[in-house]
Amino acid sequence: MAAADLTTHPGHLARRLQQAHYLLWNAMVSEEITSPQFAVLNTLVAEPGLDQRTVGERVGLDRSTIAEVISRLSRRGLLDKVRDPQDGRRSLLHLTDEGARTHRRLTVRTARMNQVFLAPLTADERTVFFDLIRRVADAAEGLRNPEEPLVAPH
Amino acid sequence: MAAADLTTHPGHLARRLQQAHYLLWNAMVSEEITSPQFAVLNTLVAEPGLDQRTVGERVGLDRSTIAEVISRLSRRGLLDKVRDPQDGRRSLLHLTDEGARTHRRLTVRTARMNQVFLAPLTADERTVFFDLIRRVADAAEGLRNPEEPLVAPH
DNA sequence: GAGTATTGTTCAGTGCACCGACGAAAACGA
DNA sequence: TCGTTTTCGTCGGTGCACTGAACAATACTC
Repeated sequence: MAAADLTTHPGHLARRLQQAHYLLWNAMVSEEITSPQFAVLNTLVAEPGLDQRTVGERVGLDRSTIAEVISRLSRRGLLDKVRDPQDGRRSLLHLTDEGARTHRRLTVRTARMNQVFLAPLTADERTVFFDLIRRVADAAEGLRNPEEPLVAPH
Repeated sequence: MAAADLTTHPGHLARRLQQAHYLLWNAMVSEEITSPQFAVLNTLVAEPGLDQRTVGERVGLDRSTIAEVISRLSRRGLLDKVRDPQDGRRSLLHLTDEGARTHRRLTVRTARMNQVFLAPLTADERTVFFDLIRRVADAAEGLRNPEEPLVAPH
């Protein structure tokens, strides 16, 4: 039986891409704050007071994962978590001063890292790169979260 | 402080892409065998008897991770692990019949899944997609594994 | 208003992915 | 040949990511 060529398997390429990014992040941005953690801080800068589930939706993490990420950020004093008095199910999230400061600091470094990461591509190619990845990811996410169920409910 | 636009952050896109793939894999290929596990099986079909470290290198996993993946595959009887009598440091790996059978079965499903995953792209776009991702990933891996050290040794 | 469904969070379990440190085996060098 | 260095595998620790189940609070419906 012939072995498959993994270099034409998008899943394998996606994993390698993500790992390469992980290494570069550690080297150039921060060893304390991870990329998903930064995504959470970034979301709360844009929309303070969001509940936990919505933050997870914004950054593309499921409920279990976002809970862990937030718990770590909260333990380190980068954000505050308060029960919504209007709806006792929700936890509302706000950055602390320290969290906002950290976000500011990392924003600069993140931009620098992205330059290095994308250095192999021309400006035009970067546009295409974003577009293609986004289209594939959006389509696959749509398969699992059908606005219109694939089979009409009976 | 303005929040960054994560849709132009390659790391964030890479993570989303990988997660989308993970979900599709579970739905269309297997809930037992993961994509990295398949990559290991695939490598051993092509090159039986490789040692553990080299397999990790082929599929892009570090020593700790490949050890865990192989331990799981071995526990499930999909591969055999034997100390190299020539070199007592190495573990040599071979697929079992069951492992080869599993690989054959999944190869078909994997191809089908890739079709669905890449459905949003035209044939030309798929070529570009592979090329761009590969170039970025290769370059970033090169940064950490410098053939020529970035700073000449003293 | 009481019973049922939905929603937000948490918990337990599995698996990937890294780092740094350790021990054993082999290769190298004086 | 005997020490030093390199290499392979393992172990412990941290963090991301999913599923499925449990629980509490709210919303819906009769």
